Amino acid sequence: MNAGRTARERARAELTDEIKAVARRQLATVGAEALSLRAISRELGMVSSALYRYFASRDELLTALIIDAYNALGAAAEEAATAGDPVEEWLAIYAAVRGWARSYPQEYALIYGSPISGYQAPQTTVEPASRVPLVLLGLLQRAQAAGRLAVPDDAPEPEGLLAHQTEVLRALAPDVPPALLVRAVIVWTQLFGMISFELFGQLVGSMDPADEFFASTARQMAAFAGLR
Amino acid sequence: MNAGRTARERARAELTDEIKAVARRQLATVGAEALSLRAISRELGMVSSALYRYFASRDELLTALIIDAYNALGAAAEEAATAGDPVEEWLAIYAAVRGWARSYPQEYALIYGSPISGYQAPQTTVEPASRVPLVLLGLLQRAQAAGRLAVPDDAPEPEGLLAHQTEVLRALAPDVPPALLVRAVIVWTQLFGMISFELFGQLVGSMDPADEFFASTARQMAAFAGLR
DNA sequence: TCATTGTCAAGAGCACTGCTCTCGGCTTTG
DNA sequence: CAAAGCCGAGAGCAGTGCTCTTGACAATGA
Repeated sequence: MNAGRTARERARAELTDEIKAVARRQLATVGAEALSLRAISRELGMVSSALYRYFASRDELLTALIIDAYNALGAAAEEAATAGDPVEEWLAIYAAVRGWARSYPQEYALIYGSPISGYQAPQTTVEPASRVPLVLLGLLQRAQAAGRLAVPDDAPEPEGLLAHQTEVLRALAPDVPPALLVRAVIVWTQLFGMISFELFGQLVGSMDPADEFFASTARQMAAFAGLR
Repeated sequence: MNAGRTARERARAELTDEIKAVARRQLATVGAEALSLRAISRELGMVSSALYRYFASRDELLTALIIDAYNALGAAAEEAATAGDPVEEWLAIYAAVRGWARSYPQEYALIYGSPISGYQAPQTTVEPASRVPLVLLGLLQRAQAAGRLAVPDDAPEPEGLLAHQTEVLRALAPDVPPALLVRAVIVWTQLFGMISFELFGQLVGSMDPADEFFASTARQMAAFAGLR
């Protein structure tokens, strides 16, 4: 993909990547809302206005960083989804997502923290954002095919609007029972709620070193989602 | 409590409240990281430097707003914890927390969103922050006393560090079995993960009008936590 | 080969931010 | 009634995102 014809185009692509790299490094130290175009340009040895040749605004830079973060997390989750046993795979995905979040807390906050005020995430972010939930759904689908999925006794059948909403997910994992599709969304929200609480300091005082709590939760949520 | 003796002290208390009120109003429109002391002072008709007589820094103002938000949410949850039936009470608490979050999304983001960069939450915030989890624990404790709590078959006994960490919670709800104390933390993280996803736009495209999903989840989580 | 076209970094400048300091006026206190 | 402490106003510093203009350079077509 580096077949940019002219030297100018290649230089432009390289500098664009370099800007994002510096921005990511600054992000890791000062956080998202303190990310400064002038500081980036200073570190690059250029003048601030020159950055606007590559990113039309601070928001556009943030969008690029957000998409990169979603893709990095999605790739980490997809890589983990290779173990043979469904439950082992489930635990590996959980560990991969948490591991990435702990390695890049500021990028995690960028995509799963409070929305940046005045910033509207463009449509281009939804596809990268859906990679992690798709990994979970795909695992459930494969577990069903392998006879390793069962609806727990107390999982209610979705009704009304909820039944209609599961139809969208049904297109992605057609063999998974609707009751488990709803539970997939529940465990999805639990996973990221737990990680956010750990990273944002809400667990301090109770489950502070969260390793064992996380491992136990991952196992219980696997059972909750029907894996066996 | 309005027995501030001198006129100056009363004026000071009033102005402090007024500053916080204006700050909250601005928070609701522009978001936390765009909250500007100068804009607040402009709306109050005073000069920006005068604000520093009341709040030593922007961070100190934010801390005051954070504590107020935790207390408002905690009070809403506590008010809802009055129904006779444990499951009904559980659903009422869930609805109250979600209702408050949807009514004050920016204040919710302030306390459960990404931490503000360079801002360290002082120790004074942890007591207000613990009010909601205490409400959940208290309900479980009372349900146990009423014979409405049972450990589900697949709830594992906590071991190792996790068992030690539950001891802290055990002091707050001594009759609740340790396995359910761990589950209480799980449902706590799920509750706020779900609300954050709804408010921060992560559910758009799947469970977008989240009312029915939320209601179903609340019921399933009540069962998961051992309520019956 | 040469002139045109488009891209680029630089710099000045605007309106804004948090924060500090000094200055007088006012209120409370002894 | 004077001393002490609190208060708002204003100027100023260093920083921010962003816009506009200028001159240099590279890529293109005649």
